[in-house]
Amino acid sequence: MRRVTIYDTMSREARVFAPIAPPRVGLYVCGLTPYAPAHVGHGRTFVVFDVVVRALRHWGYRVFSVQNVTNLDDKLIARAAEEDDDPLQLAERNFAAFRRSMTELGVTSVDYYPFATDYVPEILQQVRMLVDRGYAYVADDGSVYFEVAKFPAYGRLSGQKLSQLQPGARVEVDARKRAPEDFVIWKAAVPGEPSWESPWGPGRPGWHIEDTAMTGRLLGARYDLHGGGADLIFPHHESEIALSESATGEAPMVNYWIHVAFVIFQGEKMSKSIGNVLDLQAAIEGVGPGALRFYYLNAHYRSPLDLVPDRSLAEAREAYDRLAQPARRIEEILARDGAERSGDPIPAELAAASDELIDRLDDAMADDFNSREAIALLFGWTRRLGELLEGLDHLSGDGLTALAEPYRWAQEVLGLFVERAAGDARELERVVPVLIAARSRARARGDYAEADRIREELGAAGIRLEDGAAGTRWSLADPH
RNA sequence: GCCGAGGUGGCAGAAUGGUUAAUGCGACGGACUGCAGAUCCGUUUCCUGGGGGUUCGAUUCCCUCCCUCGGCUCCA
Repeated sequence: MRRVTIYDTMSREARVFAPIAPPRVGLYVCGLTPYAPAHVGHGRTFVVFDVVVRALRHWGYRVFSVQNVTNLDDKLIARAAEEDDDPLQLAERNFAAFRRSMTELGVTSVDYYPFATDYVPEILQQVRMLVDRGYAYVADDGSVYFEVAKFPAYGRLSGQKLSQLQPGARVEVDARKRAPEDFVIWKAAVPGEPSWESPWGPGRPGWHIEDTAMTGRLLGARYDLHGGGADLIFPHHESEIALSESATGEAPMVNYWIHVAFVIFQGEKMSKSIGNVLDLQAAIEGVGPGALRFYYLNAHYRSPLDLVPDRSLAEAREAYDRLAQPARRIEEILARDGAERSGDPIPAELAAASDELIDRLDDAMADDFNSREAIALLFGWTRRLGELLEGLDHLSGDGLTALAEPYRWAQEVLGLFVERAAGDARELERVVPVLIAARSRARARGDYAEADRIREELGAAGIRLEDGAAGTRWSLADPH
């Protein structure tokens, strides 16, 4: 199996990936709290993990990928109250929209999206365990808190020293706590809000324990990979470690921590609470899912990605279209004639170069998922094929397939060029050439008014014509 | 204050103890075209925050300073 290195936030270095029970790999990604529609920043994180899973599977690992949904929390309750709505239904709706966006973006690798409220028994069991073992205490109102002082390793993931934290820096200190760093794992019910019965009275789960209850159930006390946005390192992931390792007595909970850097927008992290957000679905519709996905993968996942308004996404679209150009033309021919079509062979050195390139692409990805490096290599291939482009029609099916291999690799591992497989142009393939032929006759006799009329009317119908040396080619005007 | 990640050309963004520091966008020039667009080709040799140090050689390693972003119990 290919040697893969992964940067681990805990050890702060890239380490060779060694799963607990290869070829199986367990991955848990902290997903969305769907109190509002997802934005472009969220999209980055989930596309990155999609590629992580695709790459590992490509190399033969059998990955079980879980991405949780915090479908009940303070913000959901507050937002639902504003809109006179039910928090669980609000979460359901926003999550459904999120799933549609993910599907469009080609995020297909997640095996299971567990909802927090479906794991209340597991959560209660873990709370009870923590209370019994003396790691957690019950406050007067029936809330249960984890006592951070009982877990000396607290702060290791983030490098924080408890003595240096500033209690109340952003969130007010809760008077029910014994120490400001303690955090709630079971919240006493407020009348009118969703709640469940518990040994400490009605209540609902705290944030951090949802994840540890789910991972304990789905992935076990110890598993391979855990990821999320970089803003989750502290306190969320720090607290997960404390809860899980205290409750199970097993450590480390996770062998590799993967954190994705932010999308920077208008000089700050894109964030719902700041309000500088670009709606995810709007971006998908505006620039196309393939181009957006390209934009995300065009930087290393650990580097902040600076989104320049009205520029970055348009630039990604240009670059993506150019990168995909040979792939589109090759696949068009293969789709039309089949891989068995006869024609000229490609030069032997080009076939060898295709194989070698794929090896280098795998190397780039195996180096801490360096998708930017892989894309640079793919551009080299596109440029190399540029001169061949007009003569593609003379090549054999075998030759064309060899030329397509690096793009097919990108389709599988990076999830790019997926729109190619859409194939909703079947009927058009019979009709459009007839119209093009009519236009060509008009051009041949110098009737440009008629030629332009046909081009314009097809354009209005979403079909773009381009005249070139090899004749007129057509495409869907917005081939996202 | 403390912790973390960063500062690379007009912009985005990789990499590396050593020949010209990727790749893309943009810009400019050319080919193609009835026009347009798209596409292709070429050019874009003065870009590694400041100051020290180690070294034959530093953008890379070390120290220090400055700046930006993020976290310090809402967060992808």
